[in-house]
Amino acid sequence: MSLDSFDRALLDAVQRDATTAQHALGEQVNLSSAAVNRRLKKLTADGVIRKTVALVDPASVGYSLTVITEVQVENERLDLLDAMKRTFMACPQVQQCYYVAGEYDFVLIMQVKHMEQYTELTRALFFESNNVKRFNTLVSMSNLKVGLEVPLLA
Amino acid sequence: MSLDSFDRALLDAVQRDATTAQHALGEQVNLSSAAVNRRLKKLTADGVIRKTVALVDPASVGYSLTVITEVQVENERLDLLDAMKRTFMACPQVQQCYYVAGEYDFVLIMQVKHMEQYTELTRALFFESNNVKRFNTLVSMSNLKVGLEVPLLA
DNA sequence: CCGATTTATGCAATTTCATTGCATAAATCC
DNA sequence: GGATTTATGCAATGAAATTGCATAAATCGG
Repeated sequence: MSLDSFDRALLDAVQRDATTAQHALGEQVNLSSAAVNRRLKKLTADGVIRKTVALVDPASVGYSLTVITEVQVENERLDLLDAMKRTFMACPQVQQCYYVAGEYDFVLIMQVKHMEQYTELTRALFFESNNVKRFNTLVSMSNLKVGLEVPLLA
Repeated sequence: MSLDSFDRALLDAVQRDATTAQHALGEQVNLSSAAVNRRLKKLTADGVIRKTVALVDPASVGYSLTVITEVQVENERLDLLDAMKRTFMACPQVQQCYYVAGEYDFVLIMQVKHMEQYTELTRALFFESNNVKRFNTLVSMSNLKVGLEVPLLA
């Protein structure tokens, strides 16, 4: 599963725009459309391309608030942590969830309709958990950069 | 630019998997492939679909460390803030950047190859800025959930 | 370093998919 | 409630993805 410069160039192209036709990608990287097709297929089969998705503008569908929440747990017992992970991951408003080292244990990136919905969710996710010592809420005033692109040229 | 339940169902489908053929989407939501095509085109033109991208697995391309950094600024002068925003946004390893209210001013989600690269970047992004009062680093031990999906059914 | 094997490539044919004209149905607007 | 706008399905068209095949490049073993 080693990637050459063709693969990297293709990955960089499709992670920016996956709608580009394969023959056009081929021109960019100097490959035939058949080669592009086979490489992309292999990259997908190998899991280098996790998935191809449409990015929906949250505000356009009523989700105009982004909140980042740091969560500190009470007890680090594995089964308790696992239960929390599952709860967080099952919540659709939790867009991203990181288990981190340091003072806090989890960082959540949440998409909510409005502050009221966030307040509700804190109840369900944090207060009703019996293992949250405290949490800290960072309200985003501006989502300056939002994406999942990985540096491939640098 | 109002969205009906067809639109929402389509958005939900393509934000999970944008490779699904339009006739297949049509079956899921009970529309012809032509209708699906026209709706998706309109959703894209209207900016509801921001873009369609391939999600690249960071670890597969050597980016195995995710770090979340909270940054507190020294001075909130607009021109200084703007300069910082530009610096952050221009850095490819800064995958996401949020301008937040509260104790800290920025939250960055960074993808780096290893801790050493992060250390380098802190120098360039924070120490060499003359407007960072302090920053706090949260190292991700596990990226439990990573995505940009917006709740559309809930 | 060279021949043998594996792997990747381009071309062209095929197939699948996206796209559009058109007539009809649904929804919206006086 | 009729007129206009808008969305739909069907079917034809066009474009794109996919695959067989022969060739070229790369890799491997001695």
